[in-house]
Amino acid sequence: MEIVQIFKALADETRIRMLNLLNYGDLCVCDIEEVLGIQQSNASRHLNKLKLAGIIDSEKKSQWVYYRFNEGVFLEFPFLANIIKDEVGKISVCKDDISLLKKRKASGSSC
Amino acid sequence: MEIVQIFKALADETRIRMLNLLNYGDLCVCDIEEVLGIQQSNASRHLNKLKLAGIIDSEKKSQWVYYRFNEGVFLEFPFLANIIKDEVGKISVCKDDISLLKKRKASGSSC
DNA sequence: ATAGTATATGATTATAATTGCATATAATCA
DNA sequence: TGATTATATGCAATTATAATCATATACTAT
Repeated sequence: MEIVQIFKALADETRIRMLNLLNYGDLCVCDIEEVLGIQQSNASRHLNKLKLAGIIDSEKKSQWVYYRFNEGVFLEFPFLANIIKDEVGKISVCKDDISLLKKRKASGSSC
Repeated sequence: MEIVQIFKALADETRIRMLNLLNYGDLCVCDIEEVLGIQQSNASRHLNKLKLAGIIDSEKKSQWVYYRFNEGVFLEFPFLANIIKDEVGKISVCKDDISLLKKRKASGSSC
């Protein structure tokens, strides 16, 4: 059941926060790891889990790997767009994460 | 994060099949366990997990316990109604489960 | 070539979820 | 009361998931 893999991917606070950040735009691993305050290897593994579930995609550009939503999965499972674009942003940690990300982007310390 | 508890509850094939069955109507544990072909203790525990996540509710009527959706959670998280009422029914095992349940209900062997 | 940065992955440990079996509780019925 | 049925739960074994630390790979820049 493909849908179960999607729910497994969503069933983790760190990964929900990652999806929330990606609403802001494509991000590389180091931006995500810094904003969430987690270890690099952890960030990489969580992102991989989201990718295996088909929710996100990645593209390598020089030394960075940029992650973004896989728009195809939103066509197949429209409820996902609803969750990620609408629900997740209501969570208070997620709002804080976006503020942090904006600060980081503004300060030029982002990739 | 309440929403993570909901996704954890959804992140299991047996529980998805249970939610699918409940679209048919309120059900007691033994109907569910028979249709899904799982052990009684397993059925009870999975149902409890769905209940703890706030997705379903239960009511005891004489020796049976009937499970049903908690409509309140659909108001709080509308995407859940979408998943349970629309998505889950498309899965082939779930279709088969409904057929089995109908047969069982028709044959009078149900509670 | 060398050093530095970004990312991924192997190995290990820690933690959590699931299952099976036995038993407990509660209601019913003879 | 005693037997039966429906459900829940304690405990042990198993399996799955997550975290940590060290290291490997790939790219950049000097």
